Amino acid sequence: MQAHAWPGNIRELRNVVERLLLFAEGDTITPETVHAALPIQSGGEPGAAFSGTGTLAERVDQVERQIIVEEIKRNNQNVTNTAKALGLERSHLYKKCQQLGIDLKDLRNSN
Amino acid sequence: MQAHAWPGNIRELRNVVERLLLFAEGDTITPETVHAALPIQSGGEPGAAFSGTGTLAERVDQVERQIIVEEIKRNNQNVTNTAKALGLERSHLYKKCQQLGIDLKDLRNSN
DNA sequence: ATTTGCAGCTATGCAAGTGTAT
DNA sequence: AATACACTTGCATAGCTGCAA
Repeated sequence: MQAHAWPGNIRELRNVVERLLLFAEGDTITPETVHAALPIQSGGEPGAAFSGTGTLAERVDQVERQIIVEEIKRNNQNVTNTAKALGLERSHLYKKCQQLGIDLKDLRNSN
Repeated sequence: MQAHAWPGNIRELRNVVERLLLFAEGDTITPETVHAALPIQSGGEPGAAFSGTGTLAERVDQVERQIIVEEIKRNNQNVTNTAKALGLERSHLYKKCQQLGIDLKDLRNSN
């Protein structure tokens, strides 16, 4: 699982682990079991429509992700200004990016 | 302030209190000061699009509010099922409604 | 000189879970 | 069976500081 690029946050990780327990039929968890429990690994930007599915936390996280990415772009990848614009601590913005799977380097390269 | 129907949550309350300190010119805070620091007291549902303004927390709260209200309606005001659909504890859904200013009675009357 | 990326700390807000009266 | 809420507890979160690059 550590080899898997983790796109989500703690709550989604918890969901995966819980699914892991359901998928696991014996008392051993193989890499295949892990793979089966992982979410759509399509990755990429989920676009705008965050339909009516998933838990509240998942949906809210999606929106939060979009807002942050949008604001980072609006601020020309300047994290310091983005944090001010969003009204949170810079250090905390970094943590949120990690939790939500926002890669600042990717954002710079893709622009 | 206790007389004012509080539409927001703790973070927004904090914002108001901070504005309170800015508005207050002397060392006393009058009811008028409070009134000046309160946000748009138009109340009612803020509608959908209020995109790029406010802190991250405020924007996320708005979205969360909409998702919850939407889901409550989809579940015919059944709180128990709504909580299941959103993947959280029923008791917690009640708390979120209070925090976000969602009035379950209003939702029943307006449908 | 400013921004970056992150580590470490503390306080408290949040979510789960339980209980209870209606 | 659903509602509305009070209460407790563990954990995650947000703010803050510091620091090396």
